[in-house]
Formats: sequence, structure tokens, C-alpha cells
Amino acid sequence: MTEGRRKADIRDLAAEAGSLTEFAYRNIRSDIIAGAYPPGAKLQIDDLKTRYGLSASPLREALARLISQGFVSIENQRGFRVSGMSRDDLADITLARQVIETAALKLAVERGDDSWEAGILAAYHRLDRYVLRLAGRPVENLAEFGELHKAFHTALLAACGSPRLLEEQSRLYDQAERYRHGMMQSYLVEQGVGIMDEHRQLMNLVLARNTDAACAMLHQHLGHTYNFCFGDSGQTELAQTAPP
Amino acid sequence: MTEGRRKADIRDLAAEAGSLTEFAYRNIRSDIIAGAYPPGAKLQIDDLKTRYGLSASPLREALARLISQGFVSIENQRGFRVSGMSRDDLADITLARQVIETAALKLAVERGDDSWEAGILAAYHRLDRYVLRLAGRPVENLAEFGELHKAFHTALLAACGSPRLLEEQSRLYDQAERYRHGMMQSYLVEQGVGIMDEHRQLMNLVLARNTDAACAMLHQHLGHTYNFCFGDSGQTELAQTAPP
DNA sequence: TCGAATTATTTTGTCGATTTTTTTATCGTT
DNA sequence: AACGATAAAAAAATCGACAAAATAATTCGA
Repeated sequence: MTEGRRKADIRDLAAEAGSLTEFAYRNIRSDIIAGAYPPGAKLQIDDLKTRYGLSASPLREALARLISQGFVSIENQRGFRVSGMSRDDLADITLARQVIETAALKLAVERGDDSWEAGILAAYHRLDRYVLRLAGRPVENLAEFGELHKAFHTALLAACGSPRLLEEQSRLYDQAERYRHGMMQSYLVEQGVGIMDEHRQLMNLVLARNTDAACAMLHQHLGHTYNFCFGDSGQTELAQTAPP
Repeated sequence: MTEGRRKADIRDLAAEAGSLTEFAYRNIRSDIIAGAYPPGAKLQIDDLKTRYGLSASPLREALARLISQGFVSIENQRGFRVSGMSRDDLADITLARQVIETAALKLAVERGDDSWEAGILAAYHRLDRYVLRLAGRPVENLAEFGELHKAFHTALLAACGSPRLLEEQSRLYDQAERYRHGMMQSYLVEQGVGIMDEHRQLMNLVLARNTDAACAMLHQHLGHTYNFCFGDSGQTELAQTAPP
């Protein structure tokens, strides 16, 4: 949580971020993802002003951006609140990710060149090493795992050639992050190093340019978050898109 | 173009929109789509203040929203500009639309019920009547055609059950609108009533629940804007996604 | 004691002014 | 004339204050 800072500090951090709006955006965003604000919570600008040490303008601009990222909603003359979370919502995120990511993966496998392959191997390696280093111990830095994990999935799609598909996958990934966050701790402990098995398999299918199998596996992989968060009771829960 | 209004007027219109931010958002947005600002043009807050008769705060908030819709871009400490337009950009929009809309259509065809079918027929009817009424005459109200056309495409996907896929198709449709706008006049004249042939065919395939053929046709249909704007020289220009 | 109406308080949305940064213009030097 | 440094102008970002709206509290009458 970002609180109780002196003004001098804030200006430094803001300069680093580029602007106070950017600073506010990043902080509120990560606070929402981390669960510092419960879903549906009211975001009062007066509170935010004292909490982040800024005035209204940059805060409201940051919130406007968060609206379009799906983290915040606004109601006409009664302010901002944190977007709700629900089973249906995660199901929708998952569905959309399956659509976007399998399409992008297909394109990437068709178009990817050597440096795309290299990027995948590098991202896998970093993730793998991090998980090994963790090995059982309670996780102290979840954010880092999140970044490495996202980087790997991004690397898979990097060669798809569509800025918009990539941007949308990033947006959806981040939305899912809020659901992952709560379960991450136990997930990492329960699954442990086994997490990497699936990622390695997926990577191998991709590098072997086995489009169909890779897409099918990715499709299934994306369902894990949902299954772990809400009852593992078979696939029946999740609407099927293209059981490939 | 929205200019030279007295303050009283603006407050009325703003009340209608819900807030000045909303008012600014709508106006700037439609001005960009209509080409009132050339691609890449600088959007200076001072200019916008006099043009729309508002102060900085609601304008900046509106611009923040337009950024996420893809109409505006911002550079750190040097203000806002209208997003550029290019052949590659429209190609990307088209590709993303093909991915999203075919996936959503497939779901809709699987899940759609009677009222979904009714919605499609109604939207088609309205579009058809409008085009007939136009018949050759130079178009005076392009915006209305745009709305009816979008409504028809939305109706096709309405039953897909995914808020996110629907929202993304809407966003992408609007981004493409900027490219359509310039060509629309000549397009309507050249194609005339023939426009409806393809839409009717598409509708019939959908209502017949012929998933594959409908998706294939929609996929091809979405390429028209690109082909009309940039050389009709075969399909080679557009990257193929899933030639279904 | 309950509930409608009125008043007070809080909160949002907006404005005008200030600060900070970038851009343009000016000047002196080689 | 070309270049870099400095000063003036313009523009962006931010702030503190205010007006409009919503919410909470209070009063009054049945």
C-alpha cells in the first residue's frame, strides 16, 4: 500500500513515472490488483488525495484510464468504484483470452523467426530459474513471479504481428491478475515446480511449430485460473469456445 | 464541427450527456471520426477550451478516455495528438476484427435464441429500408447509415454471451469508422443497393445456423473496408488469419 | 414511533490560476 | 552563416477553491 509519504518523495517518484497522472495510475492500479481495495469499494477522491498525496486532477485522469482497463467503473454523478469480481466475470475474461491468445499464437507460429524462438527460450529460462529458486518456500515476492509469467506468455505471441491482439492480451492478462492474486500463494505451494511442466510442454509444442496442439494446450492452460479459483468440477463450468 | 456556442447552450447539452466530461468525450470523438482533425494533429488544450467552451479538467479526462479507445495518443510532457492512420493500421484493425467477430459469431450461432433471431431481422430491416430510401441520391446523413450498419453487425453477435468480446468488437468497429468515413460517400454510390445483397446472404447463413459458412463470409466481409480504402489488388495485401 | 419534508454535510465535477516544462526567439561568438 | 548558449513565450500539468449534486441528519407533524 502506498501511504504516508512526504511530498518530496512523491515528486521524485512522479518524475520517475513521467507525470503525477502516470504515478497515480500505476499505484492505484497495483493497489487494486493487490486487493488493497475490495471489489466494489468506493474510490473517494478526498481519500485518494491524502493517500497518494496528490490533488484531484491527476487522480481523476488516472481513474479515467483505469476505467478503460476494466479496473474501475464510474456512475454519473456519484463517483468511482472498484470494479466487481465474480465467477461470471472471470469466466468471461477466460473466454476472451482463449479467443485472442489462440488466434495470436497461431499467427505467431506461422510467422515467428529465430529471434522469436530465442525470446521464448529466454523467457522460459528466467521463469524456470525463479520457480526453482522458490522451491517450496513461502513466496515473498509474488509480483516478480507475475511479471516473469506474463513475459513468458507474451513471448509466445510476440511474433503474431498484430499490435492490437497483443495489447488486448495484455489487458486481459492484467484483469485476470486480480483473480490470480488471491490464489497465487497457495497455487505456487500446491503446484510447486510442477507448474513448469505444463509451460515446458507448451513451449515445446510451439517451438516444434505444432500449431493445433499448441493452441489446444494454450486454450486449456488458460482455464486453470478459473478452475483453481472456482470449483475444479470439470470443464462443464467454463463455456467452451473452440475445443480445438 | 462544434464551435461558437454560447455558454448556456453548452450547459444544456452537457446535462443531456450527464457531465461535461462525457460531453467533451462525445464531441471530440465524433469530430475525430468525421475527420475534423487530421491524423497526427496536435490537440492543444487551449484550443479545445475555446472550441468546446470548457475548461481543462473535463477535456483532459475526455482525452484520457479517447486514448484507450485508440483515437488519441499522449506523449509524456508534450500533450495529446490525434492517432495516425495508415495502411498497416487498418490492416491490423481488420485482422483483429476478423479474430474477434468470427469467434463471437460462432458462439452466437450456437447459443442464440428466438429473440436473438428477431433482433437480427429487425436490424436488417431498418438498414435495408434506409438504404432503399437513399437509392442513388447523394447521402446527406452518413452518421445514420453508420449507426444502422453497426447495429446490424452487433445484432449478429448479440447472443455470444461475452461482454468483453462485444465491447472489443464495438471498439474496433469504431476505430474502423474513421477509415470508412472518407470513402463512405463514394462507397454507397458505387455499391448502391448491392450493399444489402451481402448483408442479406450473411444474415441468411446465420439464421440457418450454418456456422462455418457464416463465419467465412463474415471474415471476408470485414476485409471490404480495407480493400476499398487501399488497393483492391487481391487478398494478398491482407494477412490471412483463419481462411475458414 | 414512524415517516415525510427540510436542513446540514459530504462529495463530485468543474473552474481559474499557478507552477513546471517545452518550444521558440534572441544574442554573441567563431 | 553556423553554432551554442541564454532569454522570452507558449503550452502542459497540476493545484486549491467553488458550485452543483448527492447523501446524511434533523425536524416536525401525524
